Amino acid sequence: MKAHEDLRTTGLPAALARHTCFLLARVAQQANEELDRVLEAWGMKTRHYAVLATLGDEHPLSQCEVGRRLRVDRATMVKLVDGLEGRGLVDRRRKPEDRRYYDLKLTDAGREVLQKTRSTVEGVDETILENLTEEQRAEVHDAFARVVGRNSNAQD
Amino acid sequence: MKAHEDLRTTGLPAALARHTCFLLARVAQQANEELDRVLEAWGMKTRHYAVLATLGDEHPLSQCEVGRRLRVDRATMVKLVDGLEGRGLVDRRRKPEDRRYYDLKLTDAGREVLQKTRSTVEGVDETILENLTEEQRAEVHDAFARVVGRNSNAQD
DNA sequence: TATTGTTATACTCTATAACTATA
DNA sequence: TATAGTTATAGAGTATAACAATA
Repeated sequence: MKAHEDLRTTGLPAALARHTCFLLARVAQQANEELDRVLEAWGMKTRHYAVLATLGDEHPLSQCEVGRRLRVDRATMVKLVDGLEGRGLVDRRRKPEDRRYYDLKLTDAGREVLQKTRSTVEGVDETILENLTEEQRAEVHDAFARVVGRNSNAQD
Repeated sequence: MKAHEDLRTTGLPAALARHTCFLLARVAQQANEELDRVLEAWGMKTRHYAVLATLGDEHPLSQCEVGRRLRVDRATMVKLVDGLEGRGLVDRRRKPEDRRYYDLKLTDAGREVLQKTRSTVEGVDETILENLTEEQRAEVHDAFARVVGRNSNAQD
């Protein structure tokens, strides 16, 4: 019996559950674990999905650019994209006008995987929000989006 | 200029911000960083505070017991408590009836640090919730508490 | 000079397993 | 035997710095 199994069956102490930040951290942790679990069937982890989704939004993006949006540094991005390219999900070629950069794009396979996994990820979202009404969900989502946005000044 | 600084100035891609789980993860990450920052003045990190708060709730607790509540394994707990004991914040002595266990308690200093840092942590909570009304805050808090509770079956 | 991408390295956190002491 | 705590070790994940290629 692994210690790890024991750990995930325990609730948060009341003194911490009172703090929104700790409660939130625990929810996020649980969601991330569930995400890793459902993405395992696709040979991916949470952060691989994040890259695919980012590229699904904005088409040719450099490795650094994706890293900045995802708060992942350059060195880490190399191996991350290595994995996605190796599975044929991302097309990685030099930008013709400036050969220092890559033009990262989703391949057809990458776009397909993104579409198919998206609904699974939405299922994880659903487990987080299941106790809220549609209106409340929108309010929460909006409030958190503003918190994230407040710490962003790269919107120009 | 450190790469790290660049990373924290960037917003989440829209495709990810649409997913509650990714939005939540980013908010939790920002909150955790801010927490580490404010606790640095006390020579602590987020997880030290978590231990103090747990002991503040329930008085004599074994190391393993704290670890289970916090999802931290035994080996990691050793060094965590080493640090808190070294700073005189936690009293660590063997349980008389069963000397395998510790009876971990807050010292007076530990209780004082907990009280003084609690308001700082509540300040971090406030930044997360600032866009919500009192009623909405309660709803969100309750909804997330239920998500965390759902994954707990160690309540007996 | 400045930036992307790469590599190698180090550091942090955590997981695992073997040990001891107690029961 | 079973569990708490300890230690040592190994494994992720990530940060740092040096480097090459390009501008």
